[in-house]
Amino acid sequence: MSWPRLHPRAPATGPARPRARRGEGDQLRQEIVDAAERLLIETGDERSVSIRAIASAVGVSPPAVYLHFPDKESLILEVCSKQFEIFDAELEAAAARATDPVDELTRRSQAYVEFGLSHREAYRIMFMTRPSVEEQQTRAVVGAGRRAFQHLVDAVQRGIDAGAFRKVDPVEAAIGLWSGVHGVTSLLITLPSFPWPDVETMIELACAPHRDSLRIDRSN
Amino acid sequence: MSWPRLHPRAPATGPARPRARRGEGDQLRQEIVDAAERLLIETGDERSVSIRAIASAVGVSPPAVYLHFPDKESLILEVCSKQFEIFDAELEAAAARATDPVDELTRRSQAYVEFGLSHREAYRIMFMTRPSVEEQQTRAVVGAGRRAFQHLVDAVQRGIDAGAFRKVDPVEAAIGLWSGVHGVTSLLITLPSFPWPDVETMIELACAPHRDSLRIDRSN
DNA sequence: TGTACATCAGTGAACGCGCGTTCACTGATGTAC
DNA sequence: TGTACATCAGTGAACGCGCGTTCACTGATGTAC
Repeated sequence: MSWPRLHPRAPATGPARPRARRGEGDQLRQEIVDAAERLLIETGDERSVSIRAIASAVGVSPPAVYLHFPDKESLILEVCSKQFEIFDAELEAAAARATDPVDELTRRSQAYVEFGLSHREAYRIMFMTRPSVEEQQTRAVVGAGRRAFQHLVDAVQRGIDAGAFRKVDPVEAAIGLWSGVHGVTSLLITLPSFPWPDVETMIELACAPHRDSLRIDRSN
Repeated sequence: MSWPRLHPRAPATGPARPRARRGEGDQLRQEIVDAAERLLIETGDERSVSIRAIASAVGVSPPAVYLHFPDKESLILEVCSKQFEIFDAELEAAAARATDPVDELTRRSQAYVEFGLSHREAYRIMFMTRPSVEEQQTRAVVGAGRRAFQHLVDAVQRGIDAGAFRKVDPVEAAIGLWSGVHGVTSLLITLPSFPWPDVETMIELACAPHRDSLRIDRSN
């Protein structure tokens, strides 16, 4: 198909890595996860995160990876887990800066889209990719994602309790908001050459109607 | 990685195909496109639409494909083009059944999500996949997609002209709506095991706020 | 009407690629005596 | 204090896979004379 050479002849080989001392083997494990994460972000392409590329980036031979992970899937799963933690943490941090329930939704939405745009390939794997076959193992990842979703549900509930939002079903309201921000994020990632307005406008276009429909101080 | 055998040992070989008569070679071209489309829908997985699988489904050897397409990308592009045509046609058909501008937006939204859910893998390629490298050739596909988008913009504009919608920027309103329905569609495709409400409710959650913010007969 | 020949619609075998993974090994490091 | 030995942290080479694509070919079909 003659893609424009995804895999350069000599994949950026890291420096030769000194062998770890006895008992310090676990150190390599962390280096592998970090390298996989870095490759994912730098290349912005899941396909270039191969066992061979990771090993080469760490400065180790491919089989060395198997000293710490049973297979590639487990490794990728661990990377995803970490990304979900970061995702959740960033949204919580943004929410913590809010001054009121409506403002919180705005800040959460902005943080969501910003995470997606600055971790494009991770976002792609997390929210735009065919679900992994190994449902069993995926639990941990799904868990982290569910936690982030629950935080949004809670935010809506707090708004209702504070009398700022109408008494809607908080789960349904959260799903509506999520659809909106996910829609914006994934369209921006997939179709970067479409003549979109700027990101802030995009977020407003997607979220303002949802916020307005939650607000108690309007039509009814 | 030991995926659960994506590619069966003996890929469903179609019946032996009689060689075309002289001058009727173009017939194979159509059969190839149809087979690719069928494979895409039946397997629901872009990865199983390989040149080999297509040829086998048609009942022909792999190199035969190259008598009609310069490379795989061109073939896939043609399949995508067709899918975009179908997509646009289905939305237009749904819109034609509408009774008023608000109803039209609802029907368009429903048709959009329904297309996505019944052509999951095609939708994935059309709206959830890294843009192809060959920008040049992609023009045709982008064209078909743009046409469908323009039809939505026009629908909003008609609503405004008819006095049913507020005087908003029709392009921005269309982008907001698109984000919403795309968000719902792609979340349903990517995370089928999430405890979503039923599809009709999902569509309403995503679209109702947008419709309400367009309606002229509310707060202001 | 018969036959040489160009052309069309393919085929079979192979190339080279990158991939995940396995297997037999090696050499430094620490420990038991 | 010295040395045999188990163990740890890796390495090098290879396997088999499916893929897109190329190349030299073949045999049926129609056409010119």
